[in-house]
Amino acid sequence: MSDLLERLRGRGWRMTSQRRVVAEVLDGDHVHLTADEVHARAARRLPEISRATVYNTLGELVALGEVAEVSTDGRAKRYDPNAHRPHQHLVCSGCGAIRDVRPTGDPLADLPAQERFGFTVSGAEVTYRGLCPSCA
Amino acid sequence: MSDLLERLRGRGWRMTSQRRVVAEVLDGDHVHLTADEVHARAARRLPEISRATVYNTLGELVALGEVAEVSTDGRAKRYDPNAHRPHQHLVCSGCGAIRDVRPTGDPLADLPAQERFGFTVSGAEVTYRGLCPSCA
DNA sequence: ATCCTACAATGGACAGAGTCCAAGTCAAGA
DNA sequence: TCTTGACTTGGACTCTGTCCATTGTAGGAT
Ligand SMILES: [Mn+2]
Ligand SMILES: [Mn+2]
Ligand SMILES: [Zn+2]
Ligand SMILES: [Zn+2]
Repeated sequence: MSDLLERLRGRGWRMTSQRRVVAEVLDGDHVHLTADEVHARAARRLPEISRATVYNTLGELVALGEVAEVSTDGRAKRYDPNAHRPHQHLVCSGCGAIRDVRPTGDPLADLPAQERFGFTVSGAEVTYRGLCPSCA
Repeated sequence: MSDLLERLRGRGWRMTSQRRVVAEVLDGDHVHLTADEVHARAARRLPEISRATVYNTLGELVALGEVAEVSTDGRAKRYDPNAHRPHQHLVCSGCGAIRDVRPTGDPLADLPAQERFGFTVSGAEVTYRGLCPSCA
């Protein structure tokens, strides 16, 4: 993820230890942490980091398109570092586990013009629901 | 919507003025009100109705399958009386307007087995994003 | 028509998620 | 090294939703 840090520096980001640990925490596949989970993990490396800074940094990463916001339930938003390859989510109704999935085909193709009500439709998010192997 | 009230009475629901106005407020097509919007409209007819009762009643209607919960943003949940005919949602990124849409095809068909990670997949919610005619 | 009581409504305290702000700190260019 | 505007901080605040002890009432029983 140091390529991410490089890109951000290039965009004029002032590099701070707080931003570094937040970016480090948000690394890996199938990572979908809440802001408070990010804060807890960041605080293991940098105990005095504040909640406000985590929220600020996540918001900036989202605005820059480096991280995607995901809300699969009515609870806290989750932050997804896998923002460059578009994908959808498969959520376990039992335990809440989230996997990245790549459906075939384009969901937009399934929305005919007369179902668009004059909207300019630009994207679609799909949440698949089911039970994971442990919960089934 | 008096058919709804009939159905509920048949299920042993005790009929109160509060439940009646909540059910009345939740009538129509493309209706996706937040709990507080439901409360505000219900209070126009029954000024002393409490927020807690609105939340209780909405929760019961959802449990009975008469109303669907929809969360299209990270904000308040919305309550959708159109729960009997399955449908998806088209949301304006500008003003938040929500329309019911019926895409062709089954989204589940687009999720191949090797993308299911052993989950038992039972459903899919699709949120289409775009700009409505006024916002475009 | 009245009584009874289990179920429902109420309002206020509480909790979770997120935003805002004034004051203090510091990264990095001069 | 100095300077300064960007960044961080903690706490207050908002919004959404839940919980609970108390009070009220729908509807069956008499
Ligand atoms: Mn993801
Ligand atoms: Mn709907
Ligand atoms: Zn599970
Ligand atoms: Zn609009």
